[in-house]
Amino acid sequence: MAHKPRKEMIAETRAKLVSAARQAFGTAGYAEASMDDFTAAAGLTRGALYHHFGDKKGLFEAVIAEIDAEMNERLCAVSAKATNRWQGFVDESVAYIEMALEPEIQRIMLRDGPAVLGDPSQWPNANACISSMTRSLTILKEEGRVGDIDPEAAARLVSGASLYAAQWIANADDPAATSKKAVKAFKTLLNGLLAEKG
Amino acid sequence: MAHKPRKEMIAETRAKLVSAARQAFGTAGYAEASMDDFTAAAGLTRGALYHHFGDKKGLFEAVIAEIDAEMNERLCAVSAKATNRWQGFVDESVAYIEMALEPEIQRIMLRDGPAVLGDPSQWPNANACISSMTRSLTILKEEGRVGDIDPEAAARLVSGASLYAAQWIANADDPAATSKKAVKAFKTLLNGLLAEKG
DNA sequence: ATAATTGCATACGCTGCGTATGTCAACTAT
DNA sequence: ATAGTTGACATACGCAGCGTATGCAATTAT
Repeated sequence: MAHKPRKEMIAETRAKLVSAARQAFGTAGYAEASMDDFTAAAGLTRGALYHHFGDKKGLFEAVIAEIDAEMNERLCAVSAKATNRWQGFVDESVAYIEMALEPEIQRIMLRDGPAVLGDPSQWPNANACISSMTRSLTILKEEGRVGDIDPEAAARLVSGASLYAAQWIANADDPAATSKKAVKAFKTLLNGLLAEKG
Repeated sequence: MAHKPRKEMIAETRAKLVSAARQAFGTAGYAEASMDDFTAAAGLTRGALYHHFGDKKGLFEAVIAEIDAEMNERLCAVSAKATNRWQGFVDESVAYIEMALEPEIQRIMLRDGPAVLGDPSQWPNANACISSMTRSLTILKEEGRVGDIDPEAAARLVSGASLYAAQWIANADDPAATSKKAVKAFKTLLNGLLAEKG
């Protein structure tokens, strides 16, 4: 009776591994995170890891997919709250900068992720953020709110600027002041996308 | 007679190590580059590496400093050619995107660099590019050509957007077409910095 | 009940890094 | 000139971490 169904046990094991790995990757970093260590912290061994995820990179991908989904959800919530679509886009972009200040996101998504898995735009399970940004821009373009630019290109430029800015802010002597400067410059830059000066 | 002066031999050894490492880091990547392998390729051993650079990261920093210097030189040449300062800034930024398409720069400066050494804005010997961009923007601001934004913040946003765009372009199915879209969107974005719509 | 499958652990070998040590050539001083 | 010193690099060793091969026990299928 005390037996849980099999599927549940397996899902639990996977979740434990992802969680422990996320913790380790987020703090120590991918290269420095020892598989022996964090599997043990989850009460398991590397055997379980190789069984479920193939290798260290496989588990890393799972962690990334999880975080990406969370980020996307948060960003959607932000843009949904805005009064108009352009404002929603701006808010979303700024929120993106702010999320990039979180150490876990910075380390896993922005630093180790690209180094280990390559170009983020090629990640299979993690592009929800970019896609939703692109969608927003597509509509804004149709509405004539923004000029004649490729929405995906703009979305990528914006997210690139954001994450770079975030790194800079996070490591600055005075993050709060730096953040102000960055956000202001960022909004100014975004105005370039508008069809008419706002 | 056949003896070269000591200093020269040492400089040669260092140069050989940097060159071999640059080659290995640029193709295999930092983590996959075996110190035994690429020191051997230079006709040396790891002993020489540890003697001169302390560790693998130390050598990596030297490689980065070298590449950064080259990039800066190229960027200066571009902006020097322009007819006016704003145009020079735009050209420089676009040139930055184009440079980021080179596999070596992409791999070493944009991917492995940040992952291994952390935030690029904190690198000791490698910020020549950003500094010169910041200088250009400072002057443009004084001239009233661009609006009231923090020059360094803008420079970082721009370079972030550039390198992210470059990665995207380099991995696209049709790099040429993607590049066109990206550069157009990029120039549009830059217009946001202008005090008046150009 | 027995066979087959599967989830995970254990055991082994290999690679690659860092350090400690050794060695020989080149500069220095008398 | 020669003895001593420094410094440039090689060699040797130990250790951690990854991947694979193997083992085992519990579930599922027949």
